[in-house]
Amino acid sequence: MIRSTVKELFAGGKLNEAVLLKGWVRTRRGNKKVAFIAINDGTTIHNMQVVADAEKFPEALLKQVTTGCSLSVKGRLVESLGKGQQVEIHAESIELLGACDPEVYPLQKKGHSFEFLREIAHLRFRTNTFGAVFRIRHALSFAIHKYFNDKGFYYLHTPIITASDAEGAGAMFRVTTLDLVDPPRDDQGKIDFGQDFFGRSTNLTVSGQLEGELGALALSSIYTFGPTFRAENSNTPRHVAEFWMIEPEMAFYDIDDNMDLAEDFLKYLVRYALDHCKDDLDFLNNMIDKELLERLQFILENDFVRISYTEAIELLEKSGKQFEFPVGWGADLQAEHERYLVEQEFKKPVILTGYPSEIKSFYMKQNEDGKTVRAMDVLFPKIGEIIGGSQREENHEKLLKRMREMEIPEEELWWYLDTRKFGTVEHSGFGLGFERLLMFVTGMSNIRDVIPFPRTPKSAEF
RNA sequence: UCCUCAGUAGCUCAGUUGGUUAGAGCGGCGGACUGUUAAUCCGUAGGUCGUAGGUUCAAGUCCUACCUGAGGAGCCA
Repeated sequence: MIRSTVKELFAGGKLNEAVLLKGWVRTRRGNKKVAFIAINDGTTIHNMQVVADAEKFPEALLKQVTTGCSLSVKGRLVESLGKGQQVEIHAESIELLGACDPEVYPLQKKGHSFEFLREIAHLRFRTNTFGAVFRIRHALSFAIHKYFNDKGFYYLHTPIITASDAEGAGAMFRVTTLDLVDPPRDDQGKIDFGQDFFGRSTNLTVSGQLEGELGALALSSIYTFGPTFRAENSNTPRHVAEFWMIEPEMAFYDIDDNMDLAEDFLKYLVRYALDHCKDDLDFLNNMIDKELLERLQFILENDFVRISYTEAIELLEKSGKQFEFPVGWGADLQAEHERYLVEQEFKKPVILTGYPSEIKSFYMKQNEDGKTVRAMDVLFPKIGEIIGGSQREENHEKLLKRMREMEIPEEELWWYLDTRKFGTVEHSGFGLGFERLLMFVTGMSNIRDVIPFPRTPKSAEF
């Protein structure tokens, strides 16, 4: 007999047929006469109830049917006699695939704190919440590829190990095969990376953007979607040391095209989740965040507000609100400022553009005013900055000048500069933090709970 | 990295101005119950009070350092 999944059985079509189901026991209830076994196989948030007539099965077998054990059940799928589920399986045979000692199995029927579940990250997939979160994570990964593929973008694999440490996106993790106890040293006593595996100093990537630009300046539109690493000692619910980032990069796009794409992309992903993950989102809306579905719907129905950094500063100054950090042109916006704009002033997602060049990266296109660059940050309610991007500086002279001003080693980025020498064109791109998107879509409030095995300072157990 | 808070049973927590034998709910185990839905009811076991020092006649409780976790800030995605 072919195994059916819980999802298939709830989809209908097998009513009153003999079926085979395999999965893990969530709960067992009952009495001397009858046992009710809730089985979950991860294919859906819902459990299948198996009803076992106690007289038909050895007591020793039913005794081993405890929370967490794995079972193979043959039986008939019938309309449920009880309330709470439409169908159930009346068991004809039950095979214990793997026992689960209830005295030491850490998951119980009752809810656990997310902090505790992080300590047993290898088992937390078996809970309703994490099952839902990781099914949604899968669905959105797939949707990202679908979106870009349908739009004619090419998926470009940018390197995980990079030689340049000039990407300017934060502290990096070193990659080396040198003996850390006794590394080779040069005349000055400094570590000689010439003897390292790649013959030079290398790190884990903090962004695929620079390589992404190389691809876009030949293939028109590309995107990367892969792991990214930041060795920042950040201890917040919005940061992890290893996270997944989506970085589209488009030739012949200016900053307005870039904003249009970012807004369309985010709305597409939210809609995809609503269309394909209804059961899981309903569960999360019920258990985690009562306003989740409302907020997702709201994103779809409203245009993002687009204002310049200068206008934002004026609004903040006029607001009459007392901020902990002073507002003034030239200073970066603090979290409280961004929160005010998104949650009080507009109550919508906001795209901020035209930041002062001093507070932004070297590769961003300089505006004619000589003071600002064509950067854009997309700010979302609850989670803050979800996207950072810009139109890139395509003028070789201006880019070189800016690199020298900001002391970016131009010899290391000769290949990047080459693109501005050989048929340069206007182009743009942005980075979307996948986990931050997931936080928004699932309503989970800690980034450690939307990635299977979070990497944070002092924590890499699994 | 800075600030704040927390760490007591497998989990979630209570524990008074320092004072005898550290409590509860859930989970586990044993039992009862003819269809349960986080079942219910009765019973029961379970603790190096984060670690190391210190103060005191006496420390879960006060002090110091460290470790771990959470929230806020910074960095950013």
